[in-house]
Amino acid sequence: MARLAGVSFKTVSNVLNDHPQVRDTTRERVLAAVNELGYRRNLTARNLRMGRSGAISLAVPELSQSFFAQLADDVIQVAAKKDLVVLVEQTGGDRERELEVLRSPRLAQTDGLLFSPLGLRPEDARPELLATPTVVLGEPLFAGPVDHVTMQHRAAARAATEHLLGIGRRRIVLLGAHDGETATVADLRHSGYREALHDAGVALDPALVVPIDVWSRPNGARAMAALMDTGAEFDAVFAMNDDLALGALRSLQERGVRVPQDVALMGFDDISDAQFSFPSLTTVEPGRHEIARLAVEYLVERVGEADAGPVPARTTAPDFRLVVRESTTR
Amino acid sequence: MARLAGVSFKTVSNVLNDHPQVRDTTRERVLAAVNELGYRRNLTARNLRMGRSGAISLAVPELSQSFFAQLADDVIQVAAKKDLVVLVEQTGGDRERELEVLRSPRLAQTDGLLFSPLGLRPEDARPELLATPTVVLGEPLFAGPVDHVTMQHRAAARAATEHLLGIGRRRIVLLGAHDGETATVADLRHSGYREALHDAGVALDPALVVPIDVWSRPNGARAMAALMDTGAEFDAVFAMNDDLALGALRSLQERGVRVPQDVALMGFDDISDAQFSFPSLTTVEPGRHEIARLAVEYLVERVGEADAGPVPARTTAPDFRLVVRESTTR
DNA sequence: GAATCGCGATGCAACGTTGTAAGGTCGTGG
DNA sequence: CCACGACCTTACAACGTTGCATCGCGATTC
Repeated sequence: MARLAGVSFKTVSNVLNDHPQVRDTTRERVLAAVNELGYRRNLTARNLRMGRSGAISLAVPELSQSFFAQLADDVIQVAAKKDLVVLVEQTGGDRERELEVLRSPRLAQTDGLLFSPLGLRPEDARPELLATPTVVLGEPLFAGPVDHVTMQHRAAARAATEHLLGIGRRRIVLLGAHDGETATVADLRHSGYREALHDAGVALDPALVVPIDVWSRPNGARAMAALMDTGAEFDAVFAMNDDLALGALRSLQERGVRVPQDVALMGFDDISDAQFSFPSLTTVEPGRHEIARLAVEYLVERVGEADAGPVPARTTAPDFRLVVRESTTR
Repeated sequence: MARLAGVSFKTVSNVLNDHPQVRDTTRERVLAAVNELGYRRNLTARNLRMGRSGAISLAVPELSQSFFAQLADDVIQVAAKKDLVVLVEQTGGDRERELEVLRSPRLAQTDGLLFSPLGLRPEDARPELLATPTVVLGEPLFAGPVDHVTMQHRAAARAATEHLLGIGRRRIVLLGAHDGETATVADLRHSGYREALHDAGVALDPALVVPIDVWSRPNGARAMAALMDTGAEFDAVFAMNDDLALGALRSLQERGVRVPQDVALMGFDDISDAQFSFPSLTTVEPGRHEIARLAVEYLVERVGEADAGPVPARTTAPDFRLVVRESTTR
């Protein structure tokens, strides 16, 4: 401790916290001593005293999926602007591990949680699990006193399907359905697809609705190949996310199917790779930046709740945007 | 505090830390009370007392770059196995922000730093910046008492170039050179390229060495397009990383250049996208898993240094592996 | 010249935990 | 019946910081 400045350690604390009650000469003397000794105050002790850590947790399925990597990128940047630091956990989209994250005492180390669950079911939303301020991303899960920053899943999927219908396609494959789910991302996007077909008076062919559990590139490629093996006829593919779409693109090209001439292709998420595939991928930009911004903002408010009084639970879904590229034109 | 179990809070602490000196009946009573009240011990106070936080920092340029996202994925998984949690910072590859990360008092909040610098120069490796245990990833920077887990940049680039020479290509573009650097990633990979050409008796054409500052997909696409505009003749491209390669692939395809028939293409890093481009991308797998594993291991040892005595500075570069795919065969 | 004022610095207590050492209780053996 | 030891449990101090209350001292005022 720098009492070579000839002051008490409390005065050092005062200087470092910019308390006004410090004479300028003293301040300088202290700062000099601090520099000399390379003194750094102990943040852990500070956190203990203050009851805040200045860190938030972000729990995502996995960073290897571009969408979550880019979401994490956004979140970290927004948080940095608010002088928050981000602790990243990976759940693998597995229900057990998602519950474990919620239960984990490590959560207590941070001020709040940005949570992007995949496997969790509504009945898991037990309030005692939410001891920490939490904002849920993407999934419209939980009913309790939790903020949600989600996407316009249904409306966007509907717009996507309408776009394919609008360029004259009628036999549109849906890639990535999840059977037997309600009000999940997969279910909502599926509804949007169904609605668009219905409104256009196009019959829904169940053979074109392809269930895929995990929305990864290899799974997209496999499912697309398998569908072609069945001899199914189709002139467009709407994939539940870009990874599926890019996997499917690969399988289509392997078999000499021309995109978009023979089959138009459309994804969801607007990951950066979508710009550089050949053909580039038409997709839905779900408002990722805005989601990250709002999520951090909500969480900060909720963390401050103890001081500022209760905050009502909010649910927001930013505007999406259809990004039309080569895979549905040209 | 759960003294409805009728014991002192210290006994609760003993129970939670699995101290043997607790009667079974007491243990049960305490655990029951803990469950009842949903008591969670305060990790911040624990950290303060123990002098460890159980968290490490990972500083990378940006998660939007697939390689770093996948590295972060690996690091988080390895760390989780050791009950460590990972705080992710982004520097943008910017020297100023990299220095800031090193100086940041937030670092003190974690036990150590895994650092993947891009902009830092050797002269920045001032020891006073390394107050925290640090392991450097990728870049062979720093001379001081710091562990390095890097890549066999030169040998791998050489092997890559030899592979292209081996399939009969002679006019090989190098995408991503950095002028005027020494002993950086770019410089080392460049050397490997030069050596392979030299050993094969192939003259190096400076017109085929394309400098690109930031190794991103758009930059790869742009540079490739620009090179073709000059009318340069070439039959292969070795890109310094997969992002550049995939950007270049897009530009090649836009102009109807056939890969690999007209131009063979090769990247570096083996990001997962490389498997699903069409044609799939031949690349170098630099031992990413092993890098993550070793880095965390080294850091843990160095964090424990205070207890276990000094650890010498180590530098390791795991084995790489050439992954031959369609972009250089078929 | 004495009382008051106010700025600047300091001391104390507390945040919630853990290691150490001391304390308490029970059973056993002399 | 007492003493001793084994086994549990508890009290105390400390980790390094910050908020609150206090204190000292020079300046201002009557």
